[in-house]
Amino acid sequence: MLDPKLIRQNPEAVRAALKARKHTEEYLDKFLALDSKRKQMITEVEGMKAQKNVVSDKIAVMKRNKEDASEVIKEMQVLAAKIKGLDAETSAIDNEFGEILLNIPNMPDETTPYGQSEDDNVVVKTWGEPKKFDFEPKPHWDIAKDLDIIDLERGAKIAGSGFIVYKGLGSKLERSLINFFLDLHTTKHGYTEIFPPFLVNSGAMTGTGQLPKFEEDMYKCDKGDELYAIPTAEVPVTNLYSNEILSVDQLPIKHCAYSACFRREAGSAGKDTRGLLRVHQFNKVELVNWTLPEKSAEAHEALTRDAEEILELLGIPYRRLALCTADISFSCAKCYDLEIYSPGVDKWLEVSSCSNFKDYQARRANIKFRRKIGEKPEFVHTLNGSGVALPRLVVALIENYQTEDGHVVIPEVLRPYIGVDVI
RNA sequence: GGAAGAGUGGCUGAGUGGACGAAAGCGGCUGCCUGCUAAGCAGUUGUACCUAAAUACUGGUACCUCGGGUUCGAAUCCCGACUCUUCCA
Repeated sequence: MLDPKLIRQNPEAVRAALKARKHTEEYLDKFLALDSKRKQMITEVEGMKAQKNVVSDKIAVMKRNKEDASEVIKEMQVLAAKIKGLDAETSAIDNEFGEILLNIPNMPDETTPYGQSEDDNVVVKTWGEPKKFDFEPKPHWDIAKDLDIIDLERGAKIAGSGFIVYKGLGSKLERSLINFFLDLHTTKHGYTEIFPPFLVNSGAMTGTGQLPKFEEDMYKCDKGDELYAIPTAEVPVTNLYSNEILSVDQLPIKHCAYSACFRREAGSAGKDTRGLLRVHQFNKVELVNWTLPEKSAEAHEALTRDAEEILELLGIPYRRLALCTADISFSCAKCYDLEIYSPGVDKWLEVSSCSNFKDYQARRANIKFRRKIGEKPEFVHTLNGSGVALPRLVVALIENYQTEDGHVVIPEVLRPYIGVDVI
């Protein structure tokens, strides 16, 4: 969430940020309307509580001295009742206040390009050339079906459309990619690996910003468990340190984690859904950083490079987009998307989103650090990025490395993992 | 799945209705002292919010796992949840 002090002191900056995001200003207005009322009520009820505490102490003294306190107690009964009523009102308002804050998105970073829609995202870098074929490249669903490595029909039969069955070397390709990613990040990039739970509670979902706004997008077990299937390992991993005060020499913390990711993709029906392009369950390796505030911009570049290196080692052409104000996600201040080119479907496909959340998630999840003993704790900055998401990478891999006779050549770096040169 | 017990500050651990934001010890911090130094002495030691102050200085509220309740008053009593331990299945 945003710092309430910032909203109070500079509501117009927040309004401008909301406009730049094409986001409703409704909650800002609600905040401004409620803020002074909330303070006034807290002041009032706390004053009454102070009085109650003073008199209660007096009663204790009188009792000790064996004096008759019944008059005072009678008075206090009235006051206590009053406090109870006011307290209920105040905490209702305080809850509403908290809800409002949870519904105000992060402020875009000043380096985030201004834009009206995803069309205004800026390509800031390209690597490699889209591959030229001397035959007509096929889409991955045809190649994969002929090689019998992906079974879309049976996935749909046992779960539903958008649930993929990998088979044989298709299945091993998934494992190989996951291991390759984790090995690279843990040995070369300095990340510590986490294997998190794939179900989390609503507190964790709120901490990273999926709740309350995006409940529709998530699978939920609501038969008394109140657990959500994670849409990304960002959720369990970022929340590992919720409600903690870290010491400064722990920072930066860098974790990577494999997880399956579950997304209902509500509202995305019919858009790029063929084959592996948009699925409900997929594998991903996620990178998460916790840094000092002054180091997060630098860490954002480094983290993005860590993801890009995967694509370079696999020899897949990509481009880096700086997402514009209208396209960055709710909790995020600055975001790069990595897109890879896939010749069979002739599209640029997003395989990674690398985001700097600054202190927005840290406020929600209450993750702090202390520079020095005795100093006031400050919020850390959190960042994450996919390093990388598998389905579209597999699309690009199959389509980029296809041969005329319908096989797929395995990139050098993967061969030790998968054990074959060609599928 | 059933039974019993437990959950207190950075840690260990006392406290079973009023002098408790919480003993004591350890640890941390700050001073002082000192040739016997991983020593001694003294002081200090959480978080959030409201208020005040325009980052330090005020006064206050809340927090003893969490949420309710009883009471003028709750770490302490009652109810519910969660977690952990042990025993049984």
